[in-house]
Amino acid sequence: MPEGHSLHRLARGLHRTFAGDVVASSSPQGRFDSGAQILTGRVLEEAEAYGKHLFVSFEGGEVVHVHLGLYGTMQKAKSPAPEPRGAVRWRLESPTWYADLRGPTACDLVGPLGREAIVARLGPDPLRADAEPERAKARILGSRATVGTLLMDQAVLSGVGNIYRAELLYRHGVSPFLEGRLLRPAVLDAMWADLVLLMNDGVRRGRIVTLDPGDMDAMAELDADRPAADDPELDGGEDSPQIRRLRRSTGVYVYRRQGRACLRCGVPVAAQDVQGRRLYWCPGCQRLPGQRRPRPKRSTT
DNA sequence: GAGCTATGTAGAC
DNA sequence: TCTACCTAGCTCT
Repeated sequence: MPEGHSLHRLARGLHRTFAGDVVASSSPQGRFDSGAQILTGRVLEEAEAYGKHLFVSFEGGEVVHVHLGLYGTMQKAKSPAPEPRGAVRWRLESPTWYADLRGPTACDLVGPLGREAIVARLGPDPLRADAEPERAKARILGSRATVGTLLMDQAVLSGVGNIYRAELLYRHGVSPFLEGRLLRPAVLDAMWADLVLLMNDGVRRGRIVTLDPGDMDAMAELDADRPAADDPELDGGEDSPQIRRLRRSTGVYVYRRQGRACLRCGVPVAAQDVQGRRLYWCPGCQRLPGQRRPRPKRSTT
């Protein structure tokens, strides 16, 4: 599930597990053979994320750049590693752990200069302590592009994907079709601060939850007709009322909720393809200046 | 079990 | 603008 929070969680896990260890590296699928072979026998020094990009550094200055794309995964487990299952692009092994990378958009040996070049293309990452939010804010407030487009532009802001975009705009009552230059600076400040909190929460949970705690009950009621999802994160714990509510809820306000009533105003959530990606928003809560409020969805009860 | 969809980007044309 | 990547969760049968 690769928005920025997934990559930061992955990087932290890899760093905790492998940093300081001599590793074996291979490409069972064959597509990363030349790069993977060079790394065998070296110490893995660091794994870090920048936006949706993962960088794994090794002694001797080698750096592997990974981008998971839409459905790439990297999973680790205790050694010994079994026979590779599926198309494993890159396998890392230490004496105690192994990790398999499958289906990435990118997995290349890039070196420190390559890493710098990739990072130079990216806007500030809300999950990094060294982020410079003013850079992103200046780009947004000076642009005629819509905020819906700007938030997804990794050169403006890195790590935000389709879910955080939809949810952030909803939480701040901003239409995705508003031009960046028309956004109030105070609203943008609040959006950045919120994004930092939401994405850090995503790293902690391993899952995106944007519902305020006070909205959990109401959303669970709205979703009473939905089947309870299996959520491994919630398994094994006590089945408290809060856990039951979370298990039933999607944890979000608008993402993939098209046609369902908005929690706050009752207007059906809308969806539209914009630049090849599905955009979700509430036409009631997220109106452009001067736009009329649409009718709420009629209750069926 | 089959089929559909998706949290994304790079590269070919 | 289209396609590759070729996973994994969800829905339908």
